[in-house]
Amino acid sequence: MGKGLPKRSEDYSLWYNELVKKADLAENSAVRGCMVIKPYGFSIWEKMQRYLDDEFKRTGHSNAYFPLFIPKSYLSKEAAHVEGFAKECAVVTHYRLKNSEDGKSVVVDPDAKLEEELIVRPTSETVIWNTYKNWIQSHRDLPVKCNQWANVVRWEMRTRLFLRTAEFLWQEGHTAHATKEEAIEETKQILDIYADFSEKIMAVPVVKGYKTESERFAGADDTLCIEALMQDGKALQAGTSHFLGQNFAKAFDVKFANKEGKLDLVWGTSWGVSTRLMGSLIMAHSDDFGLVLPPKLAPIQVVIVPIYKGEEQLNKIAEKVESIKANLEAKGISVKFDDRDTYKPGFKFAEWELKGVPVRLAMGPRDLENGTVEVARRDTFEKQVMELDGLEAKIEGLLEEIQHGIFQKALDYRTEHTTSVDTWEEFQEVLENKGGFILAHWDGTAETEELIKEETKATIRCIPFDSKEEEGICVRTGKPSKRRVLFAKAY
RNA sequence: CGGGGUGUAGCGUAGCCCGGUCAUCGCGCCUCGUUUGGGACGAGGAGGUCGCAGGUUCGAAUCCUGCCACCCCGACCA
Repeated sequence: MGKGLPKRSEDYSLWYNELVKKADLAENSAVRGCMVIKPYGFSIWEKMQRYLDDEFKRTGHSNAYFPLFIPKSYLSKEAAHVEGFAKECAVVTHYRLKNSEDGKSVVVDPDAKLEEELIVRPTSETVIWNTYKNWIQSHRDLPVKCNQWANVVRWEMRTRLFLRTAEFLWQEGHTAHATKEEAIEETKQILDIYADFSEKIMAVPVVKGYKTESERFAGADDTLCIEALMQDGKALQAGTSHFLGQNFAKAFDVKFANKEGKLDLVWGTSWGVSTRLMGSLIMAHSDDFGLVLPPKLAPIQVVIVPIYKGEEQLNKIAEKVESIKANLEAKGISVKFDDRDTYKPGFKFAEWELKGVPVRLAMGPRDLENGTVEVARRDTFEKQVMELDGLEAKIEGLLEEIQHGIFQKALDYRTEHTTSVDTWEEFQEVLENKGGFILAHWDGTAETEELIKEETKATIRCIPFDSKEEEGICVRTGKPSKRRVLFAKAY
């Protein structure tokens, strides 16, 4: 067992890369920094999309689609925004190619230079607020609550499958409101949707909190986030929800007539999660044998492997399996009967484990005789022989148990790897040897934050919502502090 | 963009120092047969401009020069 995957404990990065490839999730594309998401990996992403999309609809949002290209002048309308994204933008300068002089290759036609360059969107606030300007005149037009599923491009120096790619898929929500309170409420509501999705569907526990000023989204007054802890002790930002204040309304002159007939600037929010969620899903649960999927996101929840000699025996098993499959499917469980004749059972077991299928049923001549089936769970490798009678209900229960079990395991890991420290020595020691989240006092200044980052590579992941007020002194400078913040090394 | 490293079949690699039966091995792939309760075995087979371009030489995967690509470590970031 475990053939073909490096040990997680020996080289986490290598393990992650190999796992992503071997579990058929994604691979590097020939295009620099970009990723090919393979059909199996994409089917997991599609399930994520479906859950989230339903939640956005439930809370009154509509899907729309805005252009891929942003005129350069739009981007520069909000000062902080352009500052934050300028360094990682792909730019379109020409609109035509032509054959080269020698006819051997194709070159950019210098005569086809664009008057104004187009930026491939790194995020869509600017095009969307430029559009909202036309949509919003009166308080009766508000709120506007749109979401789009799209790809964006951020020209990152170094990339990693799912975690950081030059192009990625995401959803970005953009809302406009009449009041500050309503916009803040929206920001929080979305963060709750993200957090619930992460914990209940992905089985990845998260810490909700505020970003510090220096970690905030470029153009936001406040950034809320969810932070997850990976099995190597590093943190991963899994989702963000921004309160934009009136910054984009100001930049794009989006005003509305309020109930008193006076013109007011609109309040905005934006929020997003990306294919990075796939990365957190993989890193939070998987082991040396491959992917471990929570049943709620597994494209295949139950795989059935026949064990047989000869066609006759296979037919007998197939007959039994057909009714098991039908009964499970009637309960909404997705089932795959792996009757490929070209691989042996042992190979199939290993392959489905690598792909993270939560439950495996194996049926052979012994079971045929006894009216039983062997049930194996992916998360704990526990095996038991079950009667076929009432199997569906037991499998259904088992899937729930697995969903809960892997969340609990991840939660226990996080609890164990969340350390409160009060001295600088302790801070460094924990960071170096144990990793994980560190709760420590901080004097609230960007300078200290930066200093700690330079010295240790740890950043403030967030100021947790549930961090209670408590007198203390900054772990680095000894200056007074009112609450602990969450530190970690991050992806 | 700085510092380091690597380019040999779909993947992983040996050979490079010391130029000449040297294109190696494993996985994978194809065919046939036997197998099938934890990644089967045997036999046979296909697959290569040795990253690209020059140079040195009777002769270059091997030596020299230039270029390109990728990986790792920094800076940047969801």
